[in-house]
Amino acid sequence: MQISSRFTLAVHIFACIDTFGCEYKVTSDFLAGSTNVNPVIIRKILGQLKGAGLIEVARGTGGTTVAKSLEEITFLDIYRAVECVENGELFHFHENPSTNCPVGKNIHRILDDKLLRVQNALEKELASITLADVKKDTEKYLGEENR
Amino acid sequence: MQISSRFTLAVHIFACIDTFGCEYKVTSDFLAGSTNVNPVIIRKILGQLKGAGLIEVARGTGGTTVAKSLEEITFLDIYRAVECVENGELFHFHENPSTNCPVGKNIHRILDDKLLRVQNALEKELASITLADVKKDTEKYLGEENR
DNA sequence: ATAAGATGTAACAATGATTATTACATCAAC
DNA sequence: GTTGATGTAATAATCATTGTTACATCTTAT
Repeated sequence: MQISSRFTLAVHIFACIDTFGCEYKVTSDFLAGSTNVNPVIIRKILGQLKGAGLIEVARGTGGTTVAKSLEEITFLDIYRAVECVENGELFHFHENPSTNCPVGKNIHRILDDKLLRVQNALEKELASITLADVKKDTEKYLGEENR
Repeated sequence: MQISSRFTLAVHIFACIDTFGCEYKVTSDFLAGSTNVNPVIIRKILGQLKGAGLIEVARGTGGTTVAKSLEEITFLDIYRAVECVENGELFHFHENPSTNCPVGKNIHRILDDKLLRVQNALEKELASITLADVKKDTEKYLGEENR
């Protein structure tokens, strides 16, 4: 199973806030238009990002702003905020290996550290990418269009 | 979404073949017992592993054997064999970002290389672990039980 | 040859996560 | 108080996962 599109959606949302935040009020309807995703889905993701302290959402008046500097927000922060994997565990382990079988009884002890190594590698790379990187490339590609 | 339990099941299957293959005939029913998973599911995974050239399954007579040396089979081989992610892509990108929005129009160009970096980090770590590592720990933990 | 035991696979159902959608209560500012 | 927005509940559609039954097919042993 793939990682939920909530992740790419969240990054897309940040790119919009950064690009359009000065000029326009970035509402869930605006973001729904840019992403082509239902506004309620957007609001749910905004709620998760807000809960993680990454953005601020204005009640009543509307609009969204980034809560930290872009260098401080990593892909790992976003990944965790939007709950891409259950329980924080990347691998879904088969639930009830037999306790009667020597292998089944020990399979968790055999495998868990290896699965964790893989998960850590993923998370380490996620942590190495920040929204400042996204901003840089956004400006680069949007800039190219205006020539 | 988590990575399908087909992956941990497949590794469990290999551990069983290696541990019990000399003494018993390792059938899908045997593996179903050890994993506590339906034999048809097991047979489907066996088919995928066989298709990837990692195991051999005896028709008619029954039983499964490993097709290569354990050092040659990495977690990445298994991960790919059991099709944990669609299309080989770890991240599910939202399908139709707006082409009218400058950000929406460029979001793939902005993000794709970064997502690929993360995916590569995951796959590199998967490639660094082999079934020989699993065998070593299996023997270690099963050995401890007989004391 | 045929019976036994196994694999390969189709068909179908149950479950659960994802995503879309409607509806509405609530909030802040004019 | 009207307006435009957020927060959230409720419901449905879709899809992948996993379980299950059933059966054709294959190999070996009798």
